[in-house]
Amino acid sequence: MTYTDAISASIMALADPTRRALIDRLRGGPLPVCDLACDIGVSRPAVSQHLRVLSDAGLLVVTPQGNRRLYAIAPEGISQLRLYLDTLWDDALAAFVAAAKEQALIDQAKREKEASK
Amino acid sequence: MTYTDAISASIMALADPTRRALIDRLRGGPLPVCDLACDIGVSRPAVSQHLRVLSDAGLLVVTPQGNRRLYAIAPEGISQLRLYLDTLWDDALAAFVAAAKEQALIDQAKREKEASK
DNA sequence: ACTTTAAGTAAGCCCTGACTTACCGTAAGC
DNA sequence: GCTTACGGTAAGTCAGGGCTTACTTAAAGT
Repeated sequence: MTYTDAISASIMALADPTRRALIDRLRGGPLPVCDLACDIGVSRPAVSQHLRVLSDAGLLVVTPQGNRRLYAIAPEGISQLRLYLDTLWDDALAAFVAAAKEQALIDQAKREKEASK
Repeated sequence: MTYTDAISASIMALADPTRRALIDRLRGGPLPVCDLACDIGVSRPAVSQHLRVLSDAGLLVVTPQGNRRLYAIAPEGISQLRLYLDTLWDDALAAFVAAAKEQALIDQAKREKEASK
């Protein structure tokens, strides 16, 4: 999986409200599937499918523990997304100040034109 | 729109590949709709709809300029998303080290039990 | 060994949303 | 004033994905 594919998968995984609810539920620490299914308002198979998507996106890690499977947030997955947003923010800010400067030049030219009348 | 709704809208807006392509295309600076439609491989109405979604999510700002409308990335929108991921990352890391410590305690107890046999 | 509990898989339904064509409003240029 | 380019809106189609029920696998307890 390439870098952009990983970002893509992460964002698409987080786009679903139920999956975000699962992620938020896991902020406190690892939990088994049944606990998650009880809190969230959907059936257990649905939770399994969502956990699958989140795991494939690298946002969760699973640690089998006897009969159960503990799901936990993978810090590296979140980190990758943060990196993507950081570069996006940098570019957006640079473009913003560039546009502001350009606008300032236009405004100045307009003022000079007015003054020369 | 509440804070979580704003986050939700932002993530769902970025989830679509076409919309991410539009955002990436705007990294360099503001562009009118027709330019975006030419580069991306979809019809102009489709681009309009995507730009609407991105604008509603607070990720884009529009500045009408004569006949055209220039779309640009809104740094504040990106910033909000970064904040969300930052808190998520903090929680994930805290949960991760807590789980590691807990596991260390379990391992230690097991070793002591083995030694006492 | 049998039951019970945890959890993933399969098949199917249905709704959301992305795209298209056709149409409408609006600002520039002649 | 009329045409032309830019761009948003409406209506309709269609595929993808989220949910459910039913089934299967596997580990623990008795």
